Amino acid sequence: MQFNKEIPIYLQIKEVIYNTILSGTYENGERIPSIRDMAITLEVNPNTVTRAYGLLQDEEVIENQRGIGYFTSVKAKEIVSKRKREEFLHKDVPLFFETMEKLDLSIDEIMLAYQTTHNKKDTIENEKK
Amino acid sequence: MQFNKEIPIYLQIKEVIYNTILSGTYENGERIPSIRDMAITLEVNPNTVTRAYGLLQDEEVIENQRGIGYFTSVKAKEIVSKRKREEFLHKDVPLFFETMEKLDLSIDEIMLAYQTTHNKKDTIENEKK
Amino acid sequence: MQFNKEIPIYLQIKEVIYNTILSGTYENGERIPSIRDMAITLEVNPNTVTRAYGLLQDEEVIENQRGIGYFTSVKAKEIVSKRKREEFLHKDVPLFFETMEKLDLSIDEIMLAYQTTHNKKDTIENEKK
Amino acid sequence: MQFNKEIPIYLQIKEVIYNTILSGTYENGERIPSIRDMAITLEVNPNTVTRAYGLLQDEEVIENQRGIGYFTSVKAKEIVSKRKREEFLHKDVPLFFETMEKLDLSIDEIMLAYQTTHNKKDTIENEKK
DNA sequence: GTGGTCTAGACCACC
DNA sequence: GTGGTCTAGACCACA
Repeated sequence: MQFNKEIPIYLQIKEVIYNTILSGTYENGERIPSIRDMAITLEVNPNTVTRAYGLLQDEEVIENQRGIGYFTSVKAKEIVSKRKREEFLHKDVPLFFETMEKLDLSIDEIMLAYQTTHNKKDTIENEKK
Repeated sequence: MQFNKEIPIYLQIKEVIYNTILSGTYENGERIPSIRDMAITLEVNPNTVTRAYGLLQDEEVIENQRGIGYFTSVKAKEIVSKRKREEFLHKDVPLFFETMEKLDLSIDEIMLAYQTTHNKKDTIENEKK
Repeated sequence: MQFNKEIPIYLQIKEVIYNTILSGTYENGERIPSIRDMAITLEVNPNTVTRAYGLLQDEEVIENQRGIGYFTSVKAKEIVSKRKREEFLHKDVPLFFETMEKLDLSIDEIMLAYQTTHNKKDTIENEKK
Repeated sequence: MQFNKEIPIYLQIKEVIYNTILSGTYENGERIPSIRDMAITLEVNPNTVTRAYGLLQDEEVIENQRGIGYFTSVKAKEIVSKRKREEFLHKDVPLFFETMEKLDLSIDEIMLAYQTTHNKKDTIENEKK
């Protein structure tokens, strides 16, 4: 897997795991790949995975069972979802509207720009088929 | 001034200047504080201001007149505005909608959360008066 | 059974057995559960129980009778009690007073805090009845 | 400096810093040695110091100023003191009394044992003089 | 100068 | 097999 050079790899690994949990690929309480396996899959150093797993453990999204491996916690999906929503609603959303106002943009202009971009993407995807 | 520890200070200084230009505090062609003064005001190392000014100069938002000082360019406001709008519409907006979808949030929920936060702020500001 | 993630499970198993001996649940010379049974009861790997039993055997707290099973030794309770007391008096007690001094706490403050916590617990237990 | 092999070095470094703060050697808001300097002083790898500093930063005992170094926070001493006291009073103290009870020891016996050990130490120290 | 990140490789305890 | 810790050494961004 290739990573964005601007953001620390261990944070990007966290995001990857968040997404696999949110999408239901890892169910609550399920075992996740060992540090070594994950390191091989992602083509990074095991230390880097260790760091990501450590943070996720601090957030109680995953848990370690000594000598066995890491498991998603029983409330993993709920924790991730809640945390992400809060961050989005309380940080990203206000920032979004502030920027909108500062740049003197109306919702209509934004929707228009978005749909243009979005449709372009759809067109590309359709062309692939 | 208080800076966010997560983001390089020179980038935060750039943002500050962008905002003073967008808000009209610095008009086009107006002289801005010298590197030294700015450094004292912001309580940062002059090198850090130099870096920020250098980038702004590359973007043609400010100009240097040797021996006199730095001035906003004649099109400063337009350049900043255009750059910011493009970044917002092509990067932030799509990301915003993607996140919205991933977290399974509707526009209504977002507007509601935003208005709640927003009103709370207004209340606090009114109380101060 | 729930184990503390921070401490090796085999050491925690040792503690459990120490306590059952001290409390008189296992009398001196009594048979204790087989490794297999204990592993099932505690929901751990049999190897882990083997390790705990091995250490207890080294300390002469339990004995193995080939083909029959494990038994507490004739002096089990005395050995455990002596070992625990020594460890407590020579290690825990001095550490306790050192910490007390370092944190500038008086005996009175400690007794007060303890009784508050203790009484709270009693209340909860009484409420259950 | 030499470390206890049983406990991770980075945790022992944390303790060292706690103690220097509690004793007033590092005042609140004071700069502490850079990661590299501390690593040289303690004769450990810089990564190990980084880990300790990172944890202390999470606990808001120290703060980083980009490109300058680490500083104790304005409330460092209070935070450390409070945290330590709480841990001691709510965890160590109850455990202490529980063990006391379990081992059927009286306060008198403990005080006696403690004073014996303590006096022995004093004697040794006096002999050195 | 400062810290932050990452790799490589080693050793150890635990299950 | 698993994770946890540590070292050595490198590179980079920042002030």
